[in-house]
Amino acid sequence: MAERAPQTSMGRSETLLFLTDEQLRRGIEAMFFAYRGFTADPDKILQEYGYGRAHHRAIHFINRAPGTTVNNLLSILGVTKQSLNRVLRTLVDDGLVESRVGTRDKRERHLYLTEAGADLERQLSEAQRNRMRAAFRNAGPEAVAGFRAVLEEMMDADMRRHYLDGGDGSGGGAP
Amino acid sequence: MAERAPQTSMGRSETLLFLTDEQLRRGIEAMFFAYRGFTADPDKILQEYGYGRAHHRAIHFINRAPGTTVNNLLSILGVTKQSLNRVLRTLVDDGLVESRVGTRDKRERHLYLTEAGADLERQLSEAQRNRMRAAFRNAGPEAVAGFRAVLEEMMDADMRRHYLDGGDGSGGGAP
DNA sequence: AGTTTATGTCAGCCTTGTTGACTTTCCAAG
DNA sequence: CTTGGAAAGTCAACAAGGCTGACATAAACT
Repeated sequence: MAERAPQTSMGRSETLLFLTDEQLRRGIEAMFFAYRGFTADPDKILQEYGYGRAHHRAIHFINRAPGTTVNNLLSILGVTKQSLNRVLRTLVDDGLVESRVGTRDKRERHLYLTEAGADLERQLSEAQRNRMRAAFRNAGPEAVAGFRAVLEEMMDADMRRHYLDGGDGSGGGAP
Repeated sequence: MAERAPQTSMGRSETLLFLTDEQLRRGIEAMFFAYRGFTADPDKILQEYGYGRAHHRAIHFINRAPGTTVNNLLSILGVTKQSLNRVLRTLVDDGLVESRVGTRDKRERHLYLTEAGADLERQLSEAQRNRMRAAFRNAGPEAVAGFRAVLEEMMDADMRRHYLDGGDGSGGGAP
């Protein structure tokens, strides 16, 4: 393959097979187009409720770690408290999220999905899972491992932390 | 909660190794966190120029296919012409993009980066390539293939078209 | 008692998306 | 040649969701 030496923006020390600028550009565009597909289905559902992606993100991470605090959510989402608060307020007002004052530390608010909130969460995540399941299945298990490996490398280091300690719902040792 | 068997939202016909809801959730969060990392470096550069991601996207695809028309760009970016036009106007006013009236069809405007525009493009894509190169290298060539395979499956079908016919700069067969 | 921390809130600004209405240019079919 | 419609541009208005800054309150820490 590749008559004419493939261009890389580094020296010729790179493994020539996959680090050409052209390959990297393909990766960049893959991220762009795939992320659009990734958010398309939930976006449609959210629109019916008058919500946006910001609401989805909050709902997702509250569901993942019930009882999480506002501050913790803030550090995961990487937005200002004013931004998050606006979203959170509408979710609480609409009865999708419950905000309980902490028992150990009464300054903290612990966030939980209500039944209605959990319903919406299921609807959203199911749509998103359906697309991802199809993509995973069509690409195969080895591709999935590679997908995850590359994405993990692409994260900022401090976000990798949030990503890695998922799994159990111990979102801050709620009492 | 739920120390029962691993849940999948489909039947038990799935290959249990990688299509559990938990695995899918990890994939979803990987996309979220990785996309943030993916855009973080260009965002910093853009801020210095008073531009946003919309400008980056326009610059990227004009660079990829010099001479592309506004309409073509519209279908790639998936926004309204009013939205794109606002961005394009600032780029033209600032001398980063040149808009040439079409010769064959004078209604069309063909878009090109100026020297200054190409400079900014290089700066932006270099930052983004650096991160992707590091991720690709750390993950290894097989992971890269998997990454691309999954992302391609995740795109909407009509976007896959735009993704696949990249490479040559024949953005509409300009004369 | 004084400071720090966690949260909430008000006000205002920016980018980037949206819809709707209208104009100009100009190709192409009748 | 006339006219229908496509491509592009423009103006106006609006919304989501980022941001900053300032300020309030309660609770915890020192």
